[in-house]
Amino acid sequence: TALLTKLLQNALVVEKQPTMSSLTHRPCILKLTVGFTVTLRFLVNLPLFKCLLKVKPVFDKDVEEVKTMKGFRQFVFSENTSKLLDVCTPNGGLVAEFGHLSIKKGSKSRVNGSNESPIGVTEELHMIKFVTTLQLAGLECHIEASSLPVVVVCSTAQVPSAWASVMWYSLLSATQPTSLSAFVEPPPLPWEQLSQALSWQFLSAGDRELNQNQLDELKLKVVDDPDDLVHWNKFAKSDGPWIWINGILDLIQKHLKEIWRDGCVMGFVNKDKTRQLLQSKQSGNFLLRFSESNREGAITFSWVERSNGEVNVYAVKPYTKKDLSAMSLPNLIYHYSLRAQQRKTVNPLVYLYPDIPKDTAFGPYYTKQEISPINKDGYVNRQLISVSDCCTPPPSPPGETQMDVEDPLQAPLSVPSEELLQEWFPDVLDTTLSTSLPPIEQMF
Amino acid sequence: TALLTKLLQNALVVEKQPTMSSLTHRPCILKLTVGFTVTLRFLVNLPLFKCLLKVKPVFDKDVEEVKTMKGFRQFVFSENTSKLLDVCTPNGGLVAEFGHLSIKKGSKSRVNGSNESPIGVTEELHMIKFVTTLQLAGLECHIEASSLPVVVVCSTAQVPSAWASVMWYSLLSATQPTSLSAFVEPPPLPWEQLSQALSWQFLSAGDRELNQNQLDELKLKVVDDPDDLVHWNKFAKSDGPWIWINGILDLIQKHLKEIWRDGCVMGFVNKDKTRQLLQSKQSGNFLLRFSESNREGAITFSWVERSNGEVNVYAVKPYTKKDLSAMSLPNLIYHYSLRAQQRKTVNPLVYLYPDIPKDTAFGPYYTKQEISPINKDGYVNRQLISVSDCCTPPPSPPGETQMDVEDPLQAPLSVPSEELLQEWFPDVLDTTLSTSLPPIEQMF
DNA sequence: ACAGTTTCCCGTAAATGC
DNA sequence: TGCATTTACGGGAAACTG
Repeated sequence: TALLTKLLQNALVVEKQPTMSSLTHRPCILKLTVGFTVTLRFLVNLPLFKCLLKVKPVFDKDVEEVKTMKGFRQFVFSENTSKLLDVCTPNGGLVAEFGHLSIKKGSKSRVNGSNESPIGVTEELHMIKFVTTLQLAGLECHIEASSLPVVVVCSTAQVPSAWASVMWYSLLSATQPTSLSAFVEPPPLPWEQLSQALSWQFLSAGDRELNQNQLDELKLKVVDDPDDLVHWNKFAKSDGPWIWINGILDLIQKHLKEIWRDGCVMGFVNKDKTRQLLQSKQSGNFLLRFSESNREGAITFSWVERSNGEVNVYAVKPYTKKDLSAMSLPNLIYHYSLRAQQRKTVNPLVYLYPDIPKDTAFGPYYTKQEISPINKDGYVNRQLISVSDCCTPPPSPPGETQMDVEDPLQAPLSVPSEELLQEWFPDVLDTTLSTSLPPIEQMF
Repeated sequence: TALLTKLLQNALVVEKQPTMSSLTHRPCILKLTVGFTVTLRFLVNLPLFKCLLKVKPVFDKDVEEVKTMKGFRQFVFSENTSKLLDVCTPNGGLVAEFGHLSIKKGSKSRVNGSNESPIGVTEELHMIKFVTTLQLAGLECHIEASSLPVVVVCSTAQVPSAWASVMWYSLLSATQPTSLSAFVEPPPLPWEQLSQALSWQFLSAGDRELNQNQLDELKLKVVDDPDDLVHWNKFAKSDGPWIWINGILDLIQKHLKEIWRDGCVMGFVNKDKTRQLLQSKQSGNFLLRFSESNREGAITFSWVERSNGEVNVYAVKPYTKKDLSAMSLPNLIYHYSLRAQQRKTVNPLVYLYPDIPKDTAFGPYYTKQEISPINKDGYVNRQLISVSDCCTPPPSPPGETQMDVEDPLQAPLSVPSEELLQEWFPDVLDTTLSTSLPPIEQMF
């Protein structure tokens, strides 16, 4: 029966832990007072146990840090109704679903009074345990199951940082024993390992991982160490790359899901490489890249213009979440206009790099808008378009509107290697070569 | 001393009752669990009383309806700390400020169980009383002060309805005794009286009342009674005009404050009158009017175009709050473009009716944007503009894009009277005649 | 099924604490 | 004073409840 006891002790597992709104609160991040759900599965599937076990969730049970770490916050489950319990069979397994769980600040709130904590609140790792006692044949057996570590936040503004902690912890624990105090002295991670996880983030946010070129580019922003190690404080702190990456993930999830998924967004390309790539192509080639400076996530397009021997590469002021909530990027590209003299306009975006007609690449995403100039109510239809003023042709008129701005994209040119060109965007190329695309819809 | 007692009984008044966020929760509307502040003033300003009186707020004290009206909801102040008290002198008067008040559902929540109430929750009128006892020379004197009726809501979506109730009640009580059960059988209001109140709403939301033309137009939407009486149910229910008016008030407050204040928005003009007005003017005249169909508040511009003998009046699809949050209406007017063949564009908006050059009227509100085509970061600047496709010149090409849509604005023409023209917009006319306006800023 | 009503909760802004 | 953390609450949407 000692064996049985042991078996039973490992029989209860936390199946999953989606928060109620799993899109924004990614799993393992709990917001104070906001409801979440946990499902438990009892691995020993004997009908015998049905409705026999009372399971109780306990927050931070036996967690050392709660008692010893200065400033460690304390939480408890909100409702004593948290004694929801019993094991029943919906279909097949013995499971218990804890709905409407939520936590609040504990009575003491913080260990040892004030918060002279060695770590930030989003680095504090907590844990939920589910306990039950099985009485069987005069034998009393205590069974516990614990969740992966969770981070508790009080505002959605803390979610990005919290998410970094969860990710870092899980990577650490894959290769070494890692405690809930991991962030008191957080070990570094090899880029090889971190980059994998970052790529998964893009898979999760936008259904597509990062390709090798994107990873290489990202590495330049993240790795600052001869041994390719990434240090937590450099990575996740307010001026580190994570906040920037997270902004881009957000942008993808909310506004670029389709075109990211289908590989239309090169995204991580620096200005030099952008120029290299575009300069080798005919006028009108453009590509999409994320802003390198904007911390909240922004995307721009760069395009090349050739006229009488001159080659210029431009980039529009990046579009943020707010901009894109007024119009989608494909529509925006479709309608983008440069305005020259006499209010004559032209769209400089012709080919998605490399040489893919833009309507071939973006046609599937254009939003069908009202087609007729006047709609049924008698109102004149309208659409938003993004417009820039021409600066090159004609040669700048005198005056302050055409100052000696230093445009990084207009620095000295160089010829890109053919290999470099082939490396980029193989799949978009594939699309062009192998697929016959649906006809482009007439927009107006 | 009986006189003194009487005097003291009337000595306590509720000074004002701003909610903590008075912009959205207009006074007299309380949202459950959301904090608000009430200031009490003690009219008998004797230093004698300083810090001698304990004042206690009580919700719905002595309100009959709480006991008798089926479905009437019950509320209590959230914190027992609501015994905040004392009278002190900040400067001059004896006042007590109750900060951080908030209410929650009472224990019984609803009178007589279920909610078979004869009135909607936003028609339920409640009241806050402040009570204190003064012991003076062996004499015990009970003093009370009560607020104006308040409506309790649980969601901001109920605020517009609640506001209608508050307004209606206050108008009713100006001319007749009105109880908290007023909405069980709400008396009608004379248009004369209601219109006054509506005009004040516009004053409050946008610093400018309605003029006679606007009131006349509004009357057509609101009054449906030979005696010019307005009936509550027709006015305030979901398909009544109040919701529509409230949407417009919201639009003004959030997006049109300046131009409404300065009289640039004619606003309430029907399509026929719009056509009459514009047809008498030169090509390029336009005016701003609110959508008559959109319930959430929307604004459009109508303009006149003359070409070879033909006169056409058009109106763009109305702009909603969401549209205007992407760009302001003055900027939108400045940049609005009709796109003809060859991507050549023209702005059909030239004169704000009557014949005021648009930059004279709207120049002060244009947002100065980045002027140079390329800004300091090297990015090409851009702006959003609203664009429509030309439909008149040239004569419609064959095909479905130019169907026989029935445009109410293109119905048979008639000549407007000169008087009609003079009536409208006297102040804008004045402006043109009497003021030398600031120079128009160059936008790009 | 449905409408009136309430709850939920993100995301931003403001307040608070140290 | 500045930064880290928490609270407040509008607004949209889902959930409730008879």
